[in-house]
Amino acid sequence: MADAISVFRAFLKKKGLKLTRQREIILKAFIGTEKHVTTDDLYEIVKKKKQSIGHATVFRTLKLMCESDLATSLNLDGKVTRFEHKYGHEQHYHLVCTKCGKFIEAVDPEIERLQQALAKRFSFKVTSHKLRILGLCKECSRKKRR
Amino acid sequence: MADAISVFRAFLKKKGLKLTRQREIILKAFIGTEKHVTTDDLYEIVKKKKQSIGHATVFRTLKLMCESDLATSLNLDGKVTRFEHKYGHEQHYHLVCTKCGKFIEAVDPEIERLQQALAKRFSFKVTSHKLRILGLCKECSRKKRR
DNA sequence: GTTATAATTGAAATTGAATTTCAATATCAA
DNA sequence: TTGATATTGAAATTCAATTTCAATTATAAC
Repeated sequence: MADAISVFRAFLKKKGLKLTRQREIILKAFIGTEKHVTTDDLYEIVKKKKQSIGHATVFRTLKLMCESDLATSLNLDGKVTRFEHKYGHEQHYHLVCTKCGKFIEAVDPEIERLQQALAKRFSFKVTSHKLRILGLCKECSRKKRR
Repeated sequence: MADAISVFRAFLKKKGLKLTRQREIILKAFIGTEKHVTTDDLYEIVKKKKQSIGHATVFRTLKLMCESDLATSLNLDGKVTRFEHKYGHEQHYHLVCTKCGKFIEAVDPEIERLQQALAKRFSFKVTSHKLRILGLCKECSRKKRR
């Protein structure tokens, strides 16, 4: 947590920005939840800490957190953008059930390695990736389909 | 092409829908381009064939094409949705340059295999996946960054 | 401290792609 | 032919994402 804050502070400083009271509250709220929040979700959480914070600030701070690699955005349902922790977390994939919407997070060093190798073939310098595997989760694939 | 049309026709029939003149024009226009089109792109193409076709019909037909696995949607820039062929095409990945926007399509049977294996561990039944690798293309990684 | 400069904020407005509505047509089955 | 249903295109709507703007606050220079 303290770590994430100093990363953010360093990032802001480099950009000539300040770690304001609002930004700190928003960052802490984000770090404090393991959920994959939407801007609105985070806004609601933050609101409890400090009534006066607005949507715009949450939105903008989330954007800064992505730029600083503390957070990353993802889109599980094709509608709203969600955010998840990136700092201190391995790159992972989402296995998303197209029926019930549940998702599983998974990691595989071998897949990572192959992705790097693939990119190398194209002299492509990887910074990140987004892998979403779509299908049916255990429960939903058991159930008879209608 | 003829193939894709019969796939679409069969799909529509199963759903109690018809292969109308408009839908056929739209499908053919889509099949006829190798570009990753937006609904607007396709609308413009289709317009040349038949003036009177509207955005809504293109949008709805594209949706049907996705349902029938002739097409699949993708989002390269985080803004507009684009559509690419799926029927008769291997699952592939997109290496997207975050600087110039160019993208490369790539395939890797080994990555495919590992994804399947990964899913199996969770008893997850894969129907498709979307893998986007973000980074810098050959040209952009050469250039000095500002 | 005072003043100039720049960053920050929250409310509200705007944007723009995606989607739906609706009335008019067209199509099919009996 | 007639009734039921699907289809269409224009326009309207939705809604998340983003920007605007005037007010406020922090920072730096003096």
